[in-house]
Amino acid sequence: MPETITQSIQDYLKHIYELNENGGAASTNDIATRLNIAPASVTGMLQKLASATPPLVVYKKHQGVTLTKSGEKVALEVIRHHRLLESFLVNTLGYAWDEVHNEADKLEHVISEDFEARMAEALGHPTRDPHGELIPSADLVMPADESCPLASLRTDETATIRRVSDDDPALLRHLREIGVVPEVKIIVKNYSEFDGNLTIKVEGQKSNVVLGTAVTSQVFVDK
Amino acid sequence: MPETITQSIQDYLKHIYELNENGGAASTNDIATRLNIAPASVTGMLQKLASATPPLVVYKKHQGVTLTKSGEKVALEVIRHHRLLESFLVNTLGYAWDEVHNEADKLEHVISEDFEARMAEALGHPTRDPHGELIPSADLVMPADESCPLASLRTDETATIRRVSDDDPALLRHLREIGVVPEVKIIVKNYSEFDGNLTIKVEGQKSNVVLGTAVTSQVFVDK
DNA sequence: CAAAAAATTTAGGCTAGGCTAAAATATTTT
DNA sequence: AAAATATTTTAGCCTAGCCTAAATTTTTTG
Repeated sequence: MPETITQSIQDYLKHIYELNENGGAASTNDIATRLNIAPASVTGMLQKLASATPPLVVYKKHQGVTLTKSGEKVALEVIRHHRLLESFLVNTLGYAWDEVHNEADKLEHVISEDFEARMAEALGHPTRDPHGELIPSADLVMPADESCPLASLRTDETATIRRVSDDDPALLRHLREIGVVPEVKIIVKNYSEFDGNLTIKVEGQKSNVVLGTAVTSQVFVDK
Repeated sequence: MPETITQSIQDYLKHIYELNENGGAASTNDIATRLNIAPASVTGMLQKLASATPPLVVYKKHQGVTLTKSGEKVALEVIRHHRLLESFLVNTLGYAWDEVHNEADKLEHVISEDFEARMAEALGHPTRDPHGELIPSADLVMPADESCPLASLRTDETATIRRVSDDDPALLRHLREIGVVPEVKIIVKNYSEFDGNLTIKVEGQKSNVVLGTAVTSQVFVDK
């Protein structure tokens, strides 16, 4: 490991992990956008992370980065902290699901392993956080995720909501209101090929709702 | 306020507050010892805190520092966080009273005001933490403390344990074992004027215990 | 496929908050 | 009250992690 894994390094690795999950290598620009810092600053850090011992990322100029095994361990630890914290805040302190993200983003870097273990125990070792996102296991393995974007469904398909992106509180409040929360069943009533809008019927809700791709790309379902 | 109140500044102010509680002005050396940094580094920070707008400390060369009203507010906020967190960790996650200090030292700087309020609510707005230390109120007033060091008692005096210093886990475990915990009554059986040892009978304990000043100076009682 | 646009990297700088060594000031002891 | 000791400050330095501006790819597009 590099001498010390700073809070800043933890944040880089966490976001690189999440970017790697989607496309392949994480680009300098995408990392900069997520961390809200200048791309030039990111380049500097990537070089540092790549030449740490052991290296935390694999970096080739102009081609983005991927995590090494060591880097991934750090990322998964932070993500486990984040998601356990979100669950803990909802369960224990009555936070709403749109209020936990920022708090967890700060706490994830400072809690001890003991704190992590006590939360997991108190929560009954959950495998998903309040948004349905998978929680890496204590030995830092990320469970397989079968879900696909709601946006990929078409007319007459049915599915079960599995998870929603946790970083937009306003979107979370809206989804809560229309009943789009994990484990709820839906059926697609209509797909519009012009704007990608989906009209869906949500289990337990009286009326259908029409959702644009800005929403349906953030909601993940199992068919 | 200075542009930003960093974690480091919060720590300085917290420790200066505690040093001010004992003697008058906090000395450069004492601050350095508590923060585990070089005295020269402390001087630099004190100058910075003194020339902030508004100033957070009153600083005169070679004469130590005291907090300004602004500095005190920051210190009390941090101390409130710390002590609420200690209570929360004990109550909610089953920590022992000797295990909470380090965790609280890290968390105190990152929790939100919302988190603070939710903890206070969940705990029923406590006025003391698990070590009996007073918790500043939500509007940042420190309750008056009437207690005096156990070390100041003499033969035949009786008293009630009010609080114990929270920063030495080994001492805390020992005190727990011999029943020296807040709200317990004691009676001094003997005072040795040579070494300052006190022989005390602790309510609910079969045998007397002899405590040196290293212990009795860390335990505070109401007569 | 060349030119324009976008992405990335290099170069040089800045701030926060540490450090050590040496100088200055206080305090204590004789 | 002078010498010795302890404390505090100054001076100069260092690292982490950010910044902007300019140079260099890489990618897209006419």
